[in-house]
Amino acid sequence: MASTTDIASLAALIGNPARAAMLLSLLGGQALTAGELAEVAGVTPQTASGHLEQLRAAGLIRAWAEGRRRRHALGSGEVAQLLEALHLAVPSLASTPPQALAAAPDPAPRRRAPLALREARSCYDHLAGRVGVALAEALAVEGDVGGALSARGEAALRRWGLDLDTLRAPVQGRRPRVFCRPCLDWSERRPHLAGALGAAILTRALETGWLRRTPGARALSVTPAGREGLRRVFGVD
Amino acid sequence: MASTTDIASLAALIGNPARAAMLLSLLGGQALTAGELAEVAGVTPQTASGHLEQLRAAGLIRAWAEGRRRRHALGSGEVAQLLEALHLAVPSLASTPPQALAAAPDPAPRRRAPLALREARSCYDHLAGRVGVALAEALAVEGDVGGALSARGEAALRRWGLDLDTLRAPVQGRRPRVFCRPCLDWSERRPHLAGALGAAILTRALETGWLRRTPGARALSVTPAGREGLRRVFGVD
DNA sequence: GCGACATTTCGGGCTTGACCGAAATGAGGA
DNA sequence: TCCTCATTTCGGTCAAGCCCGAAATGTCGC
Repeated sequence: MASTTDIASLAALIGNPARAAMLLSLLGGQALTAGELAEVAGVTPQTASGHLEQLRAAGLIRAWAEGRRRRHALGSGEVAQLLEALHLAVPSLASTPPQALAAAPDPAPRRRAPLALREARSCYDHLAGRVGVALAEALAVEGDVGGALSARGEAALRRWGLDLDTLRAPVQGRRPRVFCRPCLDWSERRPHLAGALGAAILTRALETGWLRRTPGARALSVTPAGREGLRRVFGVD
Repeated sequence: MASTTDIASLAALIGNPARAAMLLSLLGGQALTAGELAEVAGVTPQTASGHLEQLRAAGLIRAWAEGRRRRHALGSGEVAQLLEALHLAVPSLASTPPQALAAAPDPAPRRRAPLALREARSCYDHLAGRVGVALAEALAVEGDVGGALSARGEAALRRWGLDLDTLRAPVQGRRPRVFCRPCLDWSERRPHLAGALGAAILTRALETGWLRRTPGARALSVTPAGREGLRRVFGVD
């Protein structure tokens, strides 16, 4: 059982502006180097190094060597959920992009999210943006995103090649993962799909070439094949 | 306008052990006085007063006068979700690699939760503990707690008097609330039901006298009528 | 109004930890 | 091998904020 001190010290880690900026910048799902993280946090590399070690020790991030630099990513889906929850608990922040916060430590004017980010982007390990929301709504039983998949949605996913039974089955020895979880989208104000299913959808969409990562950005671009496929298989436009 | 610092300062608030203890003690859904909160936090009333004012200003708690004392409760469901998310992100509770477990420096004296709390308790606004978990599993489609309600579960809830259609319909002008959301139970390690449905179930169980609040504690006691009703209506023992 | 109790305000001591400059370590590339 | 670049370690400074004692404010019961 987690004691209150565990929880307090975890929160205290996120409570430092530099560390918070680093974590938020990792929420897009990409792995960044220590130098990049130092920059988004607005601190020197020495300082950043200290912060990263603390975050790593607490399990908030994972890190691995890559040549002479070191890449860092969020530690787990729980951490991503935690950051989302934190974001939703700030009254004034409900509709601001979490990652944009990291890049805008100044009192930024109320800007709309860039078009590309609103269209499609990755949210930790799943698909967000207009496309993510539309897909979620197409798959769910009327008005119940994150609840039951509709029969038609389930059939479409199977036709597309997802092995839903395997996804649903808990993996022996690992903590069971929520199959289908709603994640509130800050650009659309409507939920999209996270959880094991959400992650599998994003993976498959990248595999099949429906979506492509934009180098150096969180936005995903929908390929012509993707646009066509989304309409044909899922009725999403 | 909002910036990273909003998120960081929110986390920093929870990052103080005294404030964290206060917030967690409110997670049971009951409203406590400043004095009681000072005690659970292990600080003097002066100190507690300062903390409570900070928490209130940030929206983490609500407070109101009640005679010559002041009661405090969690500010919103988002705050409760945030605390749950924090709890789940603590490494000692999250999935830990086996080798790390072997190398664990301090095999913490794994204390079990008190019996009453394990049996039934409120978790912010919904039902947790053994009863909460059993009920969730009885209502859900096999192995999919937080996903679809089974036809039988849905029928049982309606028979019991819950108006599921109204619960599902978003209230005009208010942020839509997730209908049915899994909340991982720390005593059972299995999910129970939160969200609008979870809250409605707890409310109705208190109304019908199936459950009773234990004054001064988070535990709920199951009445004889409740035990009988749970078995008859939901097949839960 | 008076005394008891709950809470808040004020002021000062003290610890914690964020930060940077300087220097060390380690991996690539020529 | 030597040089460069990314990152880490060390040491010392400084500000933030936690905490309590004392005293003030406010409410209740009589």
